[in-house]
Amino acid sequence: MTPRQDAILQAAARCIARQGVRGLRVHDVAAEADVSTSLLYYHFTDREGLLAATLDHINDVSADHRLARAAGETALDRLEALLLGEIRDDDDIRTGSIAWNELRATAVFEAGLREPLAHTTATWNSRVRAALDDVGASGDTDHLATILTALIEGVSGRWLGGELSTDHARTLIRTAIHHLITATGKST
Amino acid sequence: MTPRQDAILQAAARCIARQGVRGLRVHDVAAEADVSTSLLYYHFTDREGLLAATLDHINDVSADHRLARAAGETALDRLEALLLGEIRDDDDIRTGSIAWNELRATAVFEAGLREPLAHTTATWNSRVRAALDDVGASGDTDHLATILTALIEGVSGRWLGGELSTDHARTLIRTAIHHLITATGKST
DNA sequence: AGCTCTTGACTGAATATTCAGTCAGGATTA
DNA sequence: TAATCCTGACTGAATATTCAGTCAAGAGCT
Repeated sequence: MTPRQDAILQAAARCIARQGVRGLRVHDVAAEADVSTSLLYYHFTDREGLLAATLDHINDVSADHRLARAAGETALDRLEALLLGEIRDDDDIRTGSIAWNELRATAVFEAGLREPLAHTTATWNSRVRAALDDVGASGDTDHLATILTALIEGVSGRWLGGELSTDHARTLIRTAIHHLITATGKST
Repeated sequence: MTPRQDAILQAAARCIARQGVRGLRVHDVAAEADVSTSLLYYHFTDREGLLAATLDHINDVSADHRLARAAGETALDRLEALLLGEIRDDDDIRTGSIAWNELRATAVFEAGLREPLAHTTATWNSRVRAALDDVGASGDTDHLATILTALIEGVSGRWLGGELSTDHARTLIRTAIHHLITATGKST
């Protein structure tokens, strides 16, 4: 992986965050990375190859990012930080969120993307699950973790589309957390 | 709305379910509807017009669909039916779900889609909110409704990508419902 | 050191492909 | 027959892809 290759992948990720997977133009990526179009073909064979490499890259970055941040006084603080970290007024976070959102949406149509995506999701889930165990959540924390991460993605979709403000989105997540870590009577 | 126009919109919806909004090719739609490409231009002016009409159509169908199904003995049954109706082993449901998912993902990049999308979402939300009130949910049912509908979308993304089975997805939704309609101590 | 030989990284220009959109006119119906 | 509905053949612009060739750096030889 030469520095140029890396620059290209980062440029491609930025382009995806700006135009989406389907709106990705190899010329734009080349311009963004300040290299010739041909170089992309030299390194990644064709548009599809570039796309695959970029999506892998996005996947990796998302995974790193989620595993990194975990600071907080109490266990609950850490759980909240872990989940709310995805939804913030910060260009990098937003860009990453858009890219992840695209990845998820694209996977519906391209089976090839599913495996790495599922893997990253599983890692994220287990991280959340551990945090849930830490706060002493009752119930099946495996299920709860999946619910929370899926909720993040659902809320993100609306946040990114401008349907929810950052504050509102974060409040929803917090509310959900508080409800979910509480035991349920389940008296139907 | 001539029969042909209707056929075109349905064909377009099928194409979207297969390739996504951004993968929609007017030629494909024409072929799927078994009419000439030109006819699409005759009726819908251009690709964008076709898209707008199709998305309206999908939007309408989704709305109808959500509002229709509400049967159930108890209030809780009705709430569950309202939410679980989106995730079922049924080709039509799945197709509609994919289209809706695409709509949501595309709106991140195309501001024009946001308004009708937000409107349909709001209608759905208030419907869910009413159902929550019926079951006597405690807390801010407005927030809870938004959380639940966002959760459906998040879970749908994974269900459509094959990451969750239909059963698993439905179980998660049910679990979330039971937790959310229960009062929270929120003793932090 | 100085001299080839080789290879990987890279480019600009040319070519191939894809796709939305047009148009002249043929069918069908009121 | 006049309006509406519809089609096949076509075009131009945007894009992906190819290719012949440059350049810098390292390996091996004398």
